[in-house]
Amino acid sequence: MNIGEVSQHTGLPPKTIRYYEDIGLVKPLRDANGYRAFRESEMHKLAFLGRARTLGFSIEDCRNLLALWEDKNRASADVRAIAKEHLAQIEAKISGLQDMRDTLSTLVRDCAGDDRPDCPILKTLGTATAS
Amino acid sequence: MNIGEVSQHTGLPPKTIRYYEDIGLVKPLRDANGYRAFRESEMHKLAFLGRARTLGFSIEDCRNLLALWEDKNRASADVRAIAKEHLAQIEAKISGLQDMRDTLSTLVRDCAGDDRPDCPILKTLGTATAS
DNA sequence: CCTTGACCCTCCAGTGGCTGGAAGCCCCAT
DNA sequence: ATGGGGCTTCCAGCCACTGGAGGGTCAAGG
Repeated sequence: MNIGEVSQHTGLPPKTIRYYEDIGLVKPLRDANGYRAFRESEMHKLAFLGRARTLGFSIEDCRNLLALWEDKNRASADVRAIAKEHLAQIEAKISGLQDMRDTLSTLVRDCAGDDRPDCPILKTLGTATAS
Repeated sequence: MNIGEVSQHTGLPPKTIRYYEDIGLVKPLRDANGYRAFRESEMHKLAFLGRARTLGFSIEDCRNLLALWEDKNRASADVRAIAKEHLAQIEAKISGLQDMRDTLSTLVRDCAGDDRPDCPILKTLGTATAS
């Protein structure tokens, strides 16, 4: 399978697939002309990676998850630990963003948004400690 | 004022302040010895930038907000437009993260997390379309 | 046989917003 | 004069790609 076909099946851009080879996540064979020749198993790995990335796992997490996926003797606890840690980080990020959103939406609500210069948004940024 | 003092007042690391000078957000004077000499107004700008960054505005947004802040004839509508756009992006990011969180928390909940290899997390990543 | 166009290759540079570290000057106290 | 802190510059690295240049390969149509 050429890279284009793999790209279509996995939804990953060719550039990304090449990058994943670069960093050692997949190791496709090569045809005589130098083209990458992906086996089925490689494509499944890439699909796996695509889904893990969609869930926000870092590349390093993906690398570990992939290794566990391939290890038939893995302990599900190891997988769960990675996912749990990642979940905690996502939750932290969400709550940080929610704080931003709350502050911002208040400011946007209170700003007239007309052609006058008076603006609570700038006033807050200029003086208060925006939390 | 030297960079260290400004750093303490604004909470921005010296490195960040130098970087902000690099990209033209502030233009401190220089002492005879080459040290940056910040005026009050510069420090206020940096404090403004710190707060805007805390609210998640991009550097480019910050640049524009700063210009509006300094423009006494600005229209608050311009400020509001930037903030509103940014708010929308934050909300999009939150909802994306919430989707991740929902999927992940289900998976984590359903995973035994013991020493057996059976694991719904890997199963999902390996086969389904993780949404 | 030649051309066209779609595919593929590698390599380099840039993104955003810093951050770390090296190498070196400046200033003050002991 | 020595030590320690602060300041300077410059270069490299982070993450996960992405864009683009410059070029090889392949199949179809004329």
